[in-house]
Amino acid sequence: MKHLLRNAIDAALARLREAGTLADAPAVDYQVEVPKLEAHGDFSTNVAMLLAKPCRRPPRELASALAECLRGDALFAAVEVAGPGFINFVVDPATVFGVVEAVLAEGPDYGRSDLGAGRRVQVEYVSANPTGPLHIGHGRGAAIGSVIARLLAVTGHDVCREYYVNDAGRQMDILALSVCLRYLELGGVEVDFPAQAYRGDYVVDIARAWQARHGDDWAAGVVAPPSAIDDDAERALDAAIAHLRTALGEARFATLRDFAKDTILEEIKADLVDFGVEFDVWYSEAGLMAGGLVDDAMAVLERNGHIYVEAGARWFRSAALGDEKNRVVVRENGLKTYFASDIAYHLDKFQRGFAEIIDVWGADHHGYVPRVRAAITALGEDAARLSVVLVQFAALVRGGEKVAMSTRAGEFVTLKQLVDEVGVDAARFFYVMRRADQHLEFDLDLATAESSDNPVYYVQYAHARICSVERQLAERGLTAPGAPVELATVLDAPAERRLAKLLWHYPEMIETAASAREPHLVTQYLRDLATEFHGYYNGHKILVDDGPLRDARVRLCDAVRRVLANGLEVIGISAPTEM
RNA sequence: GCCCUGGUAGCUCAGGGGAUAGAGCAACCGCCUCCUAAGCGGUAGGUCGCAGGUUCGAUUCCUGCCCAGGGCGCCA
Repeated sequence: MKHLLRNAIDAALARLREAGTLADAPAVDYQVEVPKLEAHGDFSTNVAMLLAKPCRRPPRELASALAECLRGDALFAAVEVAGPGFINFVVDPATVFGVVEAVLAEGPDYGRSDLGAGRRVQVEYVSANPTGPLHIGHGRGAAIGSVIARLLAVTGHDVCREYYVNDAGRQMDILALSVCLRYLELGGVEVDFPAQAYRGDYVVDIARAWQARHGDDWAAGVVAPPSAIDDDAERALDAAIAHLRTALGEARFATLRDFAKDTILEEIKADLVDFGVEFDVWYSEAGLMAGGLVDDAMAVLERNGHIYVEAGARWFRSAALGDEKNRVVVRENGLKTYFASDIAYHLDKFQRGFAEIIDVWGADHHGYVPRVRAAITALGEDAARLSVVLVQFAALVRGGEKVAMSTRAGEFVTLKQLVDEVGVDAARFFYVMRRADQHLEFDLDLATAESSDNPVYYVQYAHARICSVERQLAERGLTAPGAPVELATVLDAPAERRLAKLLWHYPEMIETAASAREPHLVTQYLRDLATEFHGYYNGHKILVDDGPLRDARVRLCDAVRRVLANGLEVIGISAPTEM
């Protein structure tokens, strides 16, 4: 609709330029928007006010000239000049209600577009470390990443959904240590479990599974690490790991570690599937390193002159490319940092040929963005093709108080627990309801109780209500609409007009949400549409005796139902036919 | 200390150079003889953190300050 208006306005401007009325009018970036007040028409534009200065003429005078020119267009029922120089448009009813037929004809495709033109886009999200189950914080990234991917798919992008598995590094050793100690405990060995190791019950479960598979004698003769090896907790952890490595031998240690990692990863995958979140690629950091890609990436940086040695470590000169300071990529002890892996990972993303790369990260990683961009630039790639969506934490509230979370301490509410209690629909809607970069207060009491406060029911109920009306229509044998009704001739209620206008707005909303990566726009739109429908439903009987009016209203409602269903589909929520 | 985000109704949050700043919840008053009351209508609630600046116009952009959260590792 806005495109139609823009075309009309541009044409009017061109005519006035030719006619000499606006000979000196420059091109301006004017707005076409929906006014807050219904009295101001269906749409308005500020073009005249923007032209006033360069043309050195009063905005209202320019607006009048433009309005006069636009009145000839059949698109409009009225064109008025108002306020300081707004031009307000009332769109012709036949055009407004024409959207209903378009929605019904396109069905599930209404709102889809070829905006992406088949461009390959990668969305990487969740990417939680495989050291424990997904918790409620990961859930938000999962929901937001998933909806961004869906939005991109619906707008014609070729989307690749990817999970980066951090299955290398010290954290995996800590996991192995944790499981091993629990295993020894199960065998009756006295163990001093380090405070910094993973304390969650799931670690004991993994130890039990290992015991079931390998019996009690798998670690026969292995003594638990002595307690208080080191005053420093982190160093003590490393000492304990070293102790077990030696006692078990590297091969046995690695087997246990991989078992723990695989067990957790399988659980993560299952939880995500249950949450309606799927991935095309599970990308292993260990595989990345084993494949030599990290060495390759470092070599490229070296060749491009971005690496120097200081205090025995190798540094990437990121400060020269917009970062706060230079960063270590290879430590003094010869081990590569996590950042080195990530540089290689991003190089690989670019080499796989994605036109756009979207990283969905926790907001605590915001300081990480400049160094990754610096690395991409240093590798000779275009950092503008990377966009990072930062997802703020979901602060948990239970009983009016914030709940502290720590993976290592095992104090968290898992995503699985949440989904089991409130269901996929409510959880997804809740997560996506607010801007990603805004804090989200997740009230567990509210979310775990299926209360009517939960907005997802509100939207789903609108869909179910229309389905119910359509069922009754069939039961009464009224399904056959005679000749097609010209909707504009029978629909004249303001609410009907508002509904049709909202339907017009849907495709634009989807495109905006997709290109701005703002899933919350979809939930917001759906609430608006549901509100408008519920109001309409209460004020107007749909299955009236008047045949043509009934047919028209049913068609309008069916179009609303279609758009609700399409929108719910985008955020991965069911559209129930009855509730 | 430096760097990000944010500060909008009692609470949770949208919006964001334009005309009278919105929603949900909470409060109060109404609406089922009627297609699902998981619904609807109404009332009340605001110096858009503070102070300057830019502009025809600032809640929106800029600067400073105050407050809150986060980030500043040869961790991942």
